[in-house]
Amino acid sequence: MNSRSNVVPIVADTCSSPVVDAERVAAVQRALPSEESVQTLAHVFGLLADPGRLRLISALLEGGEMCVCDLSAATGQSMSAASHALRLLRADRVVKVRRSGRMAYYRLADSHVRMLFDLAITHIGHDTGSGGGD
Amino acid sequence: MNSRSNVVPIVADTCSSPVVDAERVAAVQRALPSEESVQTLAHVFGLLADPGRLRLISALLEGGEMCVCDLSAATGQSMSAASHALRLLRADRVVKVRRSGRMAYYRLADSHVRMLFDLAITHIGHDTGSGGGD
DNA sequence: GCAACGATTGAGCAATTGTTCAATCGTTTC
DNA sequence: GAAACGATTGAACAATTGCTCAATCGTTGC
Repeated sequence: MNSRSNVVPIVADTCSSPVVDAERVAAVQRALPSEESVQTLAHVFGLLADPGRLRLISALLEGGEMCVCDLSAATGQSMSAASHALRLLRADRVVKVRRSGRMAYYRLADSHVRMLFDLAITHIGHDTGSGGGD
Repeated sequence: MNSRSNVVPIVADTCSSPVVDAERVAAVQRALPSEESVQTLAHVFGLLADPGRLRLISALLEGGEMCVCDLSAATGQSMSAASHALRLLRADRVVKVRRSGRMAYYRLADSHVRMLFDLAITHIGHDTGSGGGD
């Protein structure tokens, strides 16, 4: 079982033997989310992967509903940057907008973001713990 | 950075009136997480913002403990790509590694990632236009 | 010791992302 | 109607990111 000239697997740089535990690999592959789900998940997490957007979300968690001008002031970014960021968040239904005259009032769309936010804080909160798990 | 102007206010493009609701802006600013926390949070979410790493995590959620070779096969990426990705996840304690001979067995470090994963799936699960507000 | 193997790493490149600048839109006020 | 204002948008640039390729490390088997 050491001849590498036999079969070329999916990727070019795998080890010579395709897998160590073929059954588990197959089982895991079946259990993986669909490609579309993975893409969407990555996209959602990517929205939260920016300090500016994170501050906007945190501000809305605290402030409830705020206009772009106040949000930009509270989060320390230009109105243009805030508007760009809010546009991305709005496209994925993380925030909702209510227009009144020439103002635009933003607020969080659902509570999932709050839980994600809190859960992630819990994760990084374990940072000071000793890592000697096993 | 840009050295085009010498006097730089907090932001360059704010609206003429600094804020609409100064009290709320100040309150929100006080409630914002620290700069360090925001940076760390963004970094953690950034780890989950990549399909390849998401598949690795999903595989470990299902497979429990797997070697790099099997992980690369199960997630459809090269061993090099998987190793690079696992390195990032390891640096932030998302996964742990156990070495045995020339093999490296990876597993999830804690359960926060599982909850983040599940919560995000719940979020995108609401994607199919439930009757949103206004 | 030498070769094979699983795994890691660094350099380089392609693709993506975030910010700024400037122009523009819709609304309000005069 | 024109100007001011809050907000949005697009283009361009800088910075970051993820992957591939190639070299290398540590371990195992001969």
